[in-house]
Amino acid sequence: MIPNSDRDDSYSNERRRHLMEIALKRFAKDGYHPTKISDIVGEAGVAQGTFYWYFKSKEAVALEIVEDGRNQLLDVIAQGYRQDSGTVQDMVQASETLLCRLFLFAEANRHLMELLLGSMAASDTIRQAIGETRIAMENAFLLNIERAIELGMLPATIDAKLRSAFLMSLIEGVISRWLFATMLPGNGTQAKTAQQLASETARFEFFGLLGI
Amino acid sequence: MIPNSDRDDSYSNERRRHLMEIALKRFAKDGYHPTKISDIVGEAGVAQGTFYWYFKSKEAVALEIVEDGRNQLLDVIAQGYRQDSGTVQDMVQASETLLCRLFLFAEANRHLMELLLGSMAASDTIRQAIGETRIAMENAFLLNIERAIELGMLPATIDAKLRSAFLMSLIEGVISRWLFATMLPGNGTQAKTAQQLASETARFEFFGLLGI
Amino acid sequence: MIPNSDRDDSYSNERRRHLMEIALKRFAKDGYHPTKISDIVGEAGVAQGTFYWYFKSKEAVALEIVEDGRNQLLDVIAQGYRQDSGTVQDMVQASETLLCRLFLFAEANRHLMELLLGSMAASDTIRQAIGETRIAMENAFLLNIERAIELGMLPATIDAKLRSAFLMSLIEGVISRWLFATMLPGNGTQAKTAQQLASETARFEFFGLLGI
Amino acid sequence: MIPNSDRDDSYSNERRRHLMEIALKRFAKDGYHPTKISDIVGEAGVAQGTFYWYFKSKEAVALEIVEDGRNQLLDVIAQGYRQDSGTVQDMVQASETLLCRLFLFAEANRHLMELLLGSMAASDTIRQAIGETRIAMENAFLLNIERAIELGMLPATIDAKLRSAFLMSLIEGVISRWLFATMLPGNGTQAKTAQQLASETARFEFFGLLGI
DNA sequence: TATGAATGAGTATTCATTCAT
DNA sequence: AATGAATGAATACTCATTCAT
Repeated sequence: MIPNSDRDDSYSNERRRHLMEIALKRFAKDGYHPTKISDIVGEAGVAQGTFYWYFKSKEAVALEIVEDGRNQLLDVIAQGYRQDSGTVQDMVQASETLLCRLFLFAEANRHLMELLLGSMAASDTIRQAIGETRIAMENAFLLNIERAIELGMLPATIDAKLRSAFLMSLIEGVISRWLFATMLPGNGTQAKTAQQLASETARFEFFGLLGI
Repeated sequence: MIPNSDRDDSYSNERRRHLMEIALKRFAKDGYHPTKISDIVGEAGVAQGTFYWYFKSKEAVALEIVEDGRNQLLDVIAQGYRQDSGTVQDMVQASETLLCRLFLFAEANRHLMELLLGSMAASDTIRQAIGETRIAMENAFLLNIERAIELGMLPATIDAKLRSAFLMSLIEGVISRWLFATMLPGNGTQAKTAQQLASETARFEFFGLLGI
Repeated sequence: MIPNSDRDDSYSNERRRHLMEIALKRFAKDGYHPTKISDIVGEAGVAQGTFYWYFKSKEAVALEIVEDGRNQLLDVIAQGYRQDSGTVQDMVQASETLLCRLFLFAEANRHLMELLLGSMAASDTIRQAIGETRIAMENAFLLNIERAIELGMLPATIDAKLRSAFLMSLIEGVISRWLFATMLPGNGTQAKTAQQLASETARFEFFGLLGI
Repeated sequence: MIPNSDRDDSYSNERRRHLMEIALKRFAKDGYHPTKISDIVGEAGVAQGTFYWYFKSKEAVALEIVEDGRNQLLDVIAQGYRQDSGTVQDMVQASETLLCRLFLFAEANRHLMELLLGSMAASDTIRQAIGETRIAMENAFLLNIERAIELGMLPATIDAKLRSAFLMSLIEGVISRWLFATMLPGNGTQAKTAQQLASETARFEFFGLLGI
């Protein structure tokens, strides 16, 4: 009963992936509860029962989507900083590079980011999975900051944890405003490129409003 | 026949307010859809029908809650900045004061903030009302920044709109992390007072990571 | 507590009658079930509870309305025929007179007739009360026909009961078409006067399609 | 995958038809509003949700029932009269035949007739659908009468529209009395056969009370 | 693998009726 | 007599999930 040919398998995987994509889009756009299984299978052009061949339940897809997303995101961040001392200018440049990579990923995965940043009011399990993803990101930034302090590139007087929270707040806010226009139309991020945003955000990150 | 005013009136209003409070709490904690009218009236100790004596529908309470909240929030911000030039130190101090007022309000209105910042996936109407509230806040900050630029207190080279987006992001992120531990446990804001947070946030706002 | 002055009493009766009139109108127009007590009191400009001071229940008003109507209708018919032999012409004339009186009454009591002829799907009790009213009418006609046969004015070969059923069918149909245009618009009764209708109906009654 | 047609298809259709039949019966007996979906599915022995697999809503079944009924009824009438002149006797005979067919249909479709003639107080949409059905019937009779006048078989002096209204009234009344004993028990139609009723009704139709 | 018919628990809302004042 | 707040049973409809083919 278990298919063993490549053909069947990849066909199967395709369908699975297709359903997940649609589910992701709907969850992001309409929210978890308002999205009906019938919407998903309707858009996919398959029967209701088919959904349950690929996924255990509605919650299960949501969970899988979030966990997939987490891995992708952490991959993007994992390539980060890796700066070995250097000038302040180098540090700002490194941060800008990371932010740019992050923004590009977000741009290419709008729905995923909408899901992760919009904290859709689903079940506790899902909420938790989303929370963990954000914590993981924040931790990545925390490590970077701590390393920078060790290297003497950032003043030792600052609270690294709090600063990483500031950073994540900044990033989450910028991405939300940039990509989900419906949420906050007419804000200052809309027409920018990922590179521009990264540059400005990095500048603010290091120098604040008064910065150069 | 007409109630001698304060007595009857306040009794009726009390019930209404009570139901709204409970609804707010549940919406914030569990989300809009998962919250059942039966939960609300159950906690309030009244009959199902009573809810509908006071409110047209579930959506109607949610909307009223959000709109009430918007007014309160904007009141808090409206008392803002009012700086008439002065030194940089004065400006930072003014910002710190505003942030502190905002954080204190958030602390006293956790559920409301959770509702407003958590973008619960409710109906479009509600989503929009929440969005408008956040836009209104961001605009208030934008005006402050523009004024500061006019007064020569902030460099004219910066993009005011973008900076107000940075600011709101910062504030939203900080409040979320500070008050909704469930969302992001163990972050750098948790054990602080409103005053401490305001001070650190203002410092970051103006000087960035490298700041004094 | 029981009022004893005429003033109060008549005031009270007026309100009662007012509520009944409104209820009759709504029952006739919208049906029993779709009519809400709140509609009735709303139109009357009194509080919800007031309705229950005057009537035991929704069904009770409906019942009272129907029974009131029955008495009025039977009064109209009771003055009927009273023909003491005479020519065929006399008999037709007498029938025409009765029909005219009936149609005039119906015209002045549209809502009541709509209620009685439309067999609104209410409770069994109400349905029965309406049925009894129609039976009472049909019996009145039966008596007339039987008397006419006894007097030799109608052929003894006919089935009196069946003929009274024909008669009532005719009358009910004519009144419905004449007064409740919404039900069957554009029929042949619409622009006629009670007198014209009575004349034509009587002619058909006695002579059929082939009649003079 | 596609059902080899007749089997599966008819199974599905059977259930649908079964639910419709039950709904028709209950609507006719108890009225539209008093009939609960739970009554229908209860009698059918299926789950509540099953009803909604086959029908969009309660109103939708009612509408479909009425429209189905209209088509059947008009089919019965459509085979009507088709008299090509002939004697008066022929004309009476033709009418009798049509009436007999109509009465037989009514006898075999009591519930449908009860629904159509009892103007159940449902939604406006349904009321209208029922009204249209009755208008369509009346129009069919109108055409017959007009043709008869053209052929010189009926006096040109009579008002054809009014006469078709008389006819429909007669027919509606007779059917109601004959089949819905609960409505008007003990009337003159009860123990007759369709043929007898048709014969007597046709006689009255053409000759009136005084007729042969 | 895939279908789609069937399920039934769950939910917002309505409305006749009651009752303290 | 009159009010209007409060009740709670009742009901149409939804939707995630199951299951026989």
